[in-house]
Parts: sequence; C-alpha cells; structure tokens
Amino acid sequence: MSKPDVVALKRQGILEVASRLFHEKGYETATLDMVADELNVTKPYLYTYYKNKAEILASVCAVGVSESLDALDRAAAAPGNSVDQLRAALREVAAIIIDRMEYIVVYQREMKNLTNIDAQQILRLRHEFDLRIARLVEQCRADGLVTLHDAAAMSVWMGGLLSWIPNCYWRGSRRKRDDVIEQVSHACMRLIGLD
Amino acid sequence: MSKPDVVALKRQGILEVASRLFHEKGYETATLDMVADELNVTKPYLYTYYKNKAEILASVCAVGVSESLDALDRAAAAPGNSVDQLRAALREVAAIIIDRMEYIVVYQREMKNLTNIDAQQILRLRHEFDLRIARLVEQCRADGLVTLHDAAAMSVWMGGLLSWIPNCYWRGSRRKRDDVIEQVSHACMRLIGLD
DNA sequence: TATTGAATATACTGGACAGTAGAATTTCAC
DNA sequence: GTGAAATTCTACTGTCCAGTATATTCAATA
Repeated sequence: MSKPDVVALKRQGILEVASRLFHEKGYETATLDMVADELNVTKPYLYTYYKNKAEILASVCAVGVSESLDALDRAAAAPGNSVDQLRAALREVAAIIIDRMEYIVVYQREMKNLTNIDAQQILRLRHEFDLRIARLVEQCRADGLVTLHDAAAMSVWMGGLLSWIPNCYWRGSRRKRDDVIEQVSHACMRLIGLD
Repeated sequence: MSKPDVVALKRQGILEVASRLFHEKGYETATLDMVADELNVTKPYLYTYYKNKAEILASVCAVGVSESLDALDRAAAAPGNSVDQLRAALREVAAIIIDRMEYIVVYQREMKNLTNIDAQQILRLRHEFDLRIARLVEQCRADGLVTLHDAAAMSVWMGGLLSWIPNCYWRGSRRKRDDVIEQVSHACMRLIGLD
C-alpha cells in the first residue's frame, strides 16, 4: 500500500475513535490519552497525524456535511420528476444522518470549539447543502407540483427535521432505521403540502 | 426584602450571567472566575449560592423546560377548539424558545455534563412536555379536525421544528421574531395536515 | 548484518481552573 | 457604639491535560 493511503487510513482510524469518544464524553472531557489508549498507541502518535486536538475535532465535524453533499449528488441521479428527486434526496440524507450520527451530533454540539477558519469552512459546506435543498424545493414549484406560496421558506425547516433524527433514533431504539427515514422524509414533504 | 427573596434574586443574577457565558463560550470553557468578574464579585461568592459549577449548569438547563410547561398552561386557557389550542400552545412555546434562547441552547448542547440525577429530573419535565403536545394533537384527532393516520407520531417532529428555532433566529437576524413564531407554528400544523 | 530514516514511545512541562480555608468587612440588633 | 452574625474576599492547593523534547524500536535497503 502506498504511503499516502496508509496515512489516510491511520487518520481515519483516529477519527473513528475520536468521534465516538467526543460523542460519549464531550470534546473537552474526552482526552487525547483516552483516544490513544483505545487505539493502543500513545498521545504523541496522534500528533504525527494531526496538528492538535482542534484539528481532530474539525475533521470529525466535516464528515457529516461532506457525506450529506455526496448523498445529494447520488440522489440527483434518481429517476422521476422533481418531487421524486426531492424525496430521494431527503431519504439519502436521513440515512447518512443515522449512519454517521456520532459525527453529526458532535458537530452540532461542539461547533463552538472550532477555530474560526474551520468553522467557516464547514459552514460554507452547510450553506451549500441548504442551498441545494432549497433548489430542489424551488424546482418542484417551478414544475407546478408544489403550489404553497411559502414553499421556499420551508426548506430551512426541513433541516430542523433532519437534525432532529438523533433524538428519535439510536442504537437499539424502539423505532427502526427505515421507519425513521420514511417518517422524516414524509414530514419534510408535508411542510410543502405534499404527502 | 425577606431573606429567601434576596437569595433567590442573587441566584437568578448568577444564572443570567452564567447562561450567557455558557452560551457564548461553552460550559467547560467558561470559568467561574469569568462569571464572578461579570457580576463584580469573586468566585467564593458563587459557592455560597450554588454547591458547585454543575449545579449552576443544572439550574440553567431547567429554565427552558420549566417555562415551556408554564407556557402550555397559559395556552390551555386559550379560547377556541382543539386546533386553536394546539396552535396557541405552539406559539407560546416558540416565544419562550426565542426569549430564553441562551438557556435552551445551553441545555441542548451541555446536557451530557449534567449529573445523572439532574439529567433525569430535567428529562422527566421534557417527557411531560412531549406528552402534553401529543395529547393536544390527539385531541384534534378525537374532535375530527385532523384525519391523518400518523398524526400522533408527528408530535415528536414538532419538537424538532421548535428546537430548530435558534438556528433561524438570533439577536439582529434578518427574520423577525413574530415571523419566526408564525412560520414555525405553521410548519408544525402542516405536519398534521393543517394549514 | 550494518545503516538509515520513519514510526512510535517515554517522560516531562506549563498553564489553567474547580474548589477551599480562613481573613476581612459589612450589617444589624440592642 | 458594640458585639455577633452574615456576607464577601484574599490567597492558596491539587489535579488534570494539551502539547513537546528526546529516546527507542522497527523496517527497508544494500
């Protein structure tokens, strides 16, 4: 395996453990010694792959948004009219949120511990995401499939519903994964008067 | 002024500053020395009114839910049918969330820093809140004003929309206070097929 | 198997902060 | 005004942890 690949792999391993620990204990409470312990390495090891603790947090925080954008790309290839596209996009994103829950909860919770630079960088991705959802909704309207006058404004609230998923679903919760995806995408559609 | 009142007042003063600081910097980053400084007192002063930092956090976290429950009581006195009641309740709660934003954001973010006892205590209030929203929705259904088969399940997602308010509104944001209240309560009603 | 560079570890430092012991000051009853 | 009680402050401790200087081990090559 080539060297950059090895480095990427080790960075990812650190990220997985760090995201879990940040999620469980919170960013400040989780120490780098704990992260190192779980990986059976030592703290200075981490510093050969990340500049400092804040950089690890920034990487954790970026995962959710990045993958959500990828999900939108995937959904864009879905068949059907603009409503079908929107629904597909919402389902894909909901699935990401469930599968990357730790990363996303850490982002929501620990955002304020990011450096300004990192925060802005990630916020730009978030805006890109919001914009693309808004465009999907607008397309539904342009195609005459949605007639509510305030449909555009509702795309913001779809973000709220999606972000609420971690409160409804967790490892071993009553609700099942696919039910949550169905329910939240359904709820989003209702915001613009569809069912 | 009687002594218990004085104590209550000083505790509240501490709470106001602490909630603002916890909101701005995060619970771990904000120090009790900072809280004391802003009040022009010293750290040991705080310890005469609160057992420790965690107790201050617990008090901050309890404010939002308590006031939301009060808001529901207030709304229960509103005139009109069950749909009017639900709408009134959602508006009241949205107003609380806007007016007590710092307290509520701190709760959402720093929940995990609460002791088990405190966390459970507050969670009980939250469940009470969820239950009462669910009952309002159920009443709409019982009165035949809502016919969607999954209306009950949607009350959970109303919580998601309400919790999203801090992402849409902040001191000096474009959106105006009453517009946000109108929009979010509207969005909630759409979840159960009303407008 | 000797050499060298990369990967990883040991062992430490410096600063920050929650919490406290005890001193000083204020308030108020008489 | 004096003494006692309540209030608030000064000054300190112990701990925890991010980050680092330096040593060691390992792997690849010749």
